[in-house]
Parts: sequence; C-alpha cells; structure tokens
Amino acid sequence: MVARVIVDISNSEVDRIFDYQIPVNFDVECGDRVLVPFGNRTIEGYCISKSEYSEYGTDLKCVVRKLDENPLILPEMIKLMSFMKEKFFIRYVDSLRLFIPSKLRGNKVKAKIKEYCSLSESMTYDQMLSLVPKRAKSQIAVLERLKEGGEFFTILATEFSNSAINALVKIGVIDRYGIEVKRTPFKGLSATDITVKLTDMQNNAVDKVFKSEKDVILLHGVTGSGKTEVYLSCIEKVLAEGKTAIMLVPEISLTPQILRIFRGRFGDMVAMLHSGLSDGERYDEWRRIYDGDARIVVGARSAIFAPIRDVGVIIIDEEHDSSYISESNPRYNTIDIATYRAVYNKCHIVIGSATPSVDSYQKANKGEYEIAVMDKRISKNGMPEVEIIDMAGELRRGNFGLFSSELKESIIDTVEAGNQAMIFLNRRGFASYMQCKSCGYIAKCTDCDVSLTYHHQDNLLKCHYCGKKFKPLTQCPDCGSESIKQGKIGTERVVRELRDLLGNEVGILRMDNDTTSTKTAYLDILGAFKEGEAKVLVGTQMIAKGHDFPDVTLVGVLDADMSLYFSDYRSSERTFQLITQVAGRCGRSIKKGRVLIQTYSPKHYLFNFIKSYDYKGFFEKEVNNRKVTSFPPYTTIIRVLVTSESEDKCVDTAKSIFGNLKLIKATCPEEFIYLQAMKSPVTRIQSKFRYQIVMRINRNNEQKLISDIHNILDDKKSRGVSSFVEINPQSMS
DNA sequence: AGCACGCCGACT
DNA sequence: GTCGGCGTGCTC
Repeated sequence: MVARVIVDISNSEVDRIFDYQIPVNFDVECGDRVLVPFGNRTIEGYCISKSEYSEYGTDLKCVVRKLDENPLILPEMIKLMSFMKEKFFIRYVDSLRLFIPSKLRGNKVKAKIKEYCSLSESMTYDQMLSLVPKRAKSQIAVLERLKEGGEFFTILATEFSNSAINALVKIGVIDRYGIEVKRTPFKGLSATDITVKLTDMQNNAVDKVFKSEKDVILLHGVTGSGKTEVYLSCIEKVLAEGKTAIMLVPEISLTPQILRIFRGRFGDMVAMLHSGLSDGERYDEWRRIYDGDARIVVGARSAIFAPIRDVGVIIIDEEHDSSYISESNPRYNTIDIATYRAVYNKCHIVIGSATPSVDSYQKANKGEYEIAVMDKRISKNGMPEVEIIDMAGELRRGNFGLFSSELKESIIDTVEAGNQAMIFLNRRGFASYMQCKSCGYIAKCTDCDVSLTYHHQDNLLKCHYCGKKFKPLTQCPDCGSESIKQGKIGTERVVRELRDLLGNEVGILRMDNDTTSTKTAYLDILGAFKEGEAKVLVGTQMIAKGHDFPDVTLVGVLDADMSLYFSDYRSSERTFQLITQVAGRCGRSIKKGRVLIQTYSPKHYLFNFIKSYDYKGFFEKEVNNRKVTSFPPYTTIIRVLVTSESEDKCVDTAKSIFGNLKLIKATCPEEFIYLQAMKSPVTRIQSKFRYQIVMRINRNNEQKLISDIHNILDDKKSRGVSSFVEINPQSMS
C-alpha cells in the first residue's frame, strides 16, 4: 500500500502530496502523523489518503514510523483541508497545523505530572499504625487524612509538614507517585447557573433554528435581549440528541465570562480553545475534545478547528466582529469554515448579533440565511435613551475640555448615586502624536511610516505598528524649538481628566491594549469593575462587547466621529456597530440607562439611526450606498500587497504583477470596476516598503480571478520580496 | 524549509 | 591553488 503524505514544511514548493510505501510490519491510517525520509533528512508528515499504487512510480521511499497511536486528523478535517485550499488558497500544511496543537508537532508533548500520595496497598491500616512511632502525632494525622482517599502532595504539604509526609514515605506506609493531570484553563473560575425560563421571543428563536431548512440562522437580537439563553437552549437540545456543539466568541477577553455560564450549565463537559492558552493548556483541552471527554467547545476564532465529532450546532456570537476574519496567514473566514463543517455534520449554524454585518443581513434578506428576530430587551426598562451632544456647540460656549458639560454632570451624578459609568474612546495612549509648534515636525517611527503615540504612564513614544519605543520630544530635532504640541487625546488622558473631575477617592479603571498585556489582566479589570471597586471604566473597543454589568447606568462615547471619516467603505458600518454595542452596555438590569454621544458632526445621518436603534433603516441606507458606489457586497475588493526592505525590488515586483493584471483586465474589461497600483497608505512598516495593487471586480467569477492572481504571485516571487492577496480587507494600511 | 551542487572572488 | 560567498534546483 501507498501512503499519500503532506510533509510538515510550510513552503509552496513542497505543498503537494508525496507518496510513500507503507512497510509490511505496520499499517498507516488516513490522518496519521508519520515520520518520512525527505531528501537527505527525516521529517514529520501527515497521511491524508491511501492508495494501491502510486502515479509517481514504484521507486518509493518507506514510511519510517507512525508517531501516534491513533490518527490525529479526523476524516472531516482532511476534507476541510481541501476546501480551505480551494476557497482560501491555504497550503495543506498550514491547514493541518491549525487542526492540531503546536505542541504535538516535533513530539514536544509533556503531560503535566503531579505527585500524588495514597496509603500503601500492601498492608492494613493497623499494620501501618504499628510502624509509626506513637508520639509522631502529625504522621498519624496524615494517615487519618489519607484514609479518606489519596491526595496531591502539594495540597497535603500545605495541611501537614513536609517531614511528616516524607517520613511516612520512607517507612513505606504511604506511596508517592506521579500521575498525569490535565491543565484546565480558569480552573478556579466560579460557575454561575442562570437557568431561567425562556420568553416567548426566545422560544420562537430556538424553534426557528431547528425548523429551518437553511444552514445558517441569523439571530438578530438587540443588546440585552437574551441571546446567550437562546444559545444555551440550542446546545442543550443537541446534547440531548447525543451530539456536540461549538460556541465562538469574538475575543479572548469574553471567554471567561461565557465559560462561567457554560460551566454552570454543563459542568466539565465544556472545553476552551483559544490562542491565549499556554501550549500545555491548549494540548490538554484539545485532548479532552479529541478523546470525547468534552462535548462543548467554547473559544475564539481558532476553536472552529476543534477535533470534535458529531457536531449538532455551531454558534457564532457577535457575528459582525472583524476578528472572525483572519487577516494574517493563514487567511480565512470563520463563517465559511463553520458553514463547511455544518454541512458535513448536517447541522445548523447560528450567527448572532445586535448589529449584523451588512454582508450577513444582505444574505438573510436574499433568503440565503434564515433570520430570527428578538427586538425587545429582557428587562422592562427597554433600550437606554441615547443623546447626541454637539461638541462644536460646546466649543462656541467656551468649553475646550474633553467632556461636554452634560457628560461631566452625568458622570458626577452617576457616581454620587452609587452607579457605574463606562467611557468609550477608541484610541489608546495619552496623545496620538507629538508635533513641533513652530516648524510642524512630527515624531515618526524609524522603521514605519507612522507618527508615534505618546504614553504618559511610561513616558515614552510608542509605535502602534511595530511596538518600537522612543524618548518623548522635549525639543524639536529640526528647529530646536521647545514648544511641543500634543495630538489627539487617548484613553490614558481620559483617565487623568476623570481624576481631576472626580478626585482621588473614586476608583477609575482603564482597559485597552496597554493594560491587558498579561494573561489575567482582563479578568482582573473586569472583575474589579463588576465588584464595584471602581465606579468608572475607560476603554477602547475592548469594553464594547458582550460584557454585562448590572450597575452601569451611564455610557459616554467620546469622539464618536473619529472612525466615520476614514477612507474605508466600511467606516459607517463599523461606527454604527461600535456605538450601538457600547450603548448596549448600560441599563441592562432594573436600573434605567443613559447614553451620551459626543461628536463634531451631530447632523450625520448615522446618529439618527443609532438614537432610534433603527438597524433596518441604517442597513437600507448603507446597502444602497454600497450599490450606487459599487462596493461590497455588490463587488469584491482585491488587494495585492508587495513588501520588501528594498524599495527597488518592491516596485519591480509590483509593476510586473500589475502588468499581468492589466493583461487579464484586457480580456474581460467589463469585470473590472477599478484597477490601480500605488504606494500603500502606510508606505513602510518594520523597515519594509509597501506597494499595493487594488482592484474592484464584479461578484460573479471572482474565484477564478483570485486563483489566477495567486498563480501570478507564485510566478513572480523572488528573494527578499513577499507578496500576498487580501479579499475585502478590513484595513488598508 | 533545508540541503547539495555549482560557479566566481580574495586569502593562508 | 582553495575556502566560502549565495543563486538554483530538488525533495515521493
């Protein structure tokens, strides 16, 4: 027999099937991880199929050995691998690497061993007592304790002295040995069981999910309408049928809270998978799923690749979130992967959001997706009232501060009433740039073509693209002037202004990329806020999603128009989603909430839709805009990005690719709405120059064109230059 | 990816 | 003469 093998080398040159002879002394199964000779070395590979003979010939090398007892790659995942190659042009190996924990590759797996103590089985309890000196009180106490059952050494050692335990081990009365323990993420996390009776609205949604003939059900439910209960109910239903479930949330920071709820309902049947786990934790959780011990997987994007069998439902919460689209290699779209798995498992996908993406809502409108609507909050209060504050008016009245007088008063009132407030500003740091007032010089990164952000806490200028740090400007390096201006305000500055406003006694927390660098930071900040240790939480978009704080009665949005005028076709959509999501953080329980939005363009149509919670109105307007301007979902944007440390090489390669694309365009000019080559908006990142070719094409034969583009890039690749394709990119920097 | 093979420059 | 630079090609 011949094993058809993908070798574990991520390079397009070797991303194809190699045939190997299966020796007579052992067999190889599909999905097995194997060791194979390759050139003059021996490497790992994966058997993806078997065959009687090889088209390559008879001169085959032999598989050296199998690396695991059982096949690691499920048949479903081998099929998914081919799908990912076709749909996203992802290399076979890169897919396979997504399917298994990195620790397995190269046999780096080490089970976690903990020392365990128990009474010796070779004698009776009385015999033991006779061996222990009568006055050795603590030794006897240890025996008493172990009579009830074995215990981990570390735990035993906190209750009794080390020497007593060791003495008992020495005389052979108790055994001490290593046993394997699973590394469970957030082990100590308290479980909350919130079993509640579903409302009619929720029941209808659940019914719709299971009755639909369509694969995908879009659950459009306003913030606070109880989508989580619908998810739990769907999962309960499929578990009862002996099936399993996958539940995805957009951000790692949301996993603890959802895990808490899931553990409360389903116990340790729940496993968690995301990139924030340690290698050991990830391996153990993966193993629990693979072995069938865990039947529900909760996680971020990558959890869609969990090795789970008999999937009964796949749930994607906050469906509109951009984190579901992988923007770095390997690039894929989670909803497409989920759809593939759902079709394979003959189950449904539920995608939920208060603010669905234009793309998904359009599909629902066209009948491609089923739609279930929940338009009322669970709490009787209804949606919080939204007020738009004209900051230009504030300026005219002589208020040059960060907060409008309305917001200032509201914050003080909220804190005095014992409630909590959230202040949202989607910009971190203290000041977005530093500029010389006399000559206009702006501090820029040496490796990237971007201005540096000033961070007050560590008194440094930081590059938000590459992370490089610089000394802050005290004097202009060009003209020597000492008057330096600080650019737009960030979250750090907001905290300082709040301090001035509220004094030192009121707790203020900040949550953004800078304060959440450690593993438990999210939990610490969110926990402290939930406990009421702080009255105000300041944050970037991190605070917008999913969190449920019953005491929050005020949400303030600063600089709401900042993302509105980005030259990106999705900026209105993103602004609408972001502001609606933050607004939804308040007034979720019995207390009434209030939302204050500060902007310099209060007349913008978007704010009317936000104010009246009119998603449909927003959608109609937005989709019409996209139609008349020929933007997605009516067209597809393709961007080819070429980067190199050498600007000449970069330009040469980009020009050459552009030449080929113009030839393609000549054969079908009607398909192209736009085709241009240019410098990338950020011309250099991490010392690499960036040139791009952007095109907008009709949305019918796009897959063929994208495939051609990939072939062109393969053809034009040269040393020191890298190039890749992006479809409808989230950002164009 | 790695490793071998191969063809030109400056060195004990 | 030859050690070593990295361009090119191949891996069942």
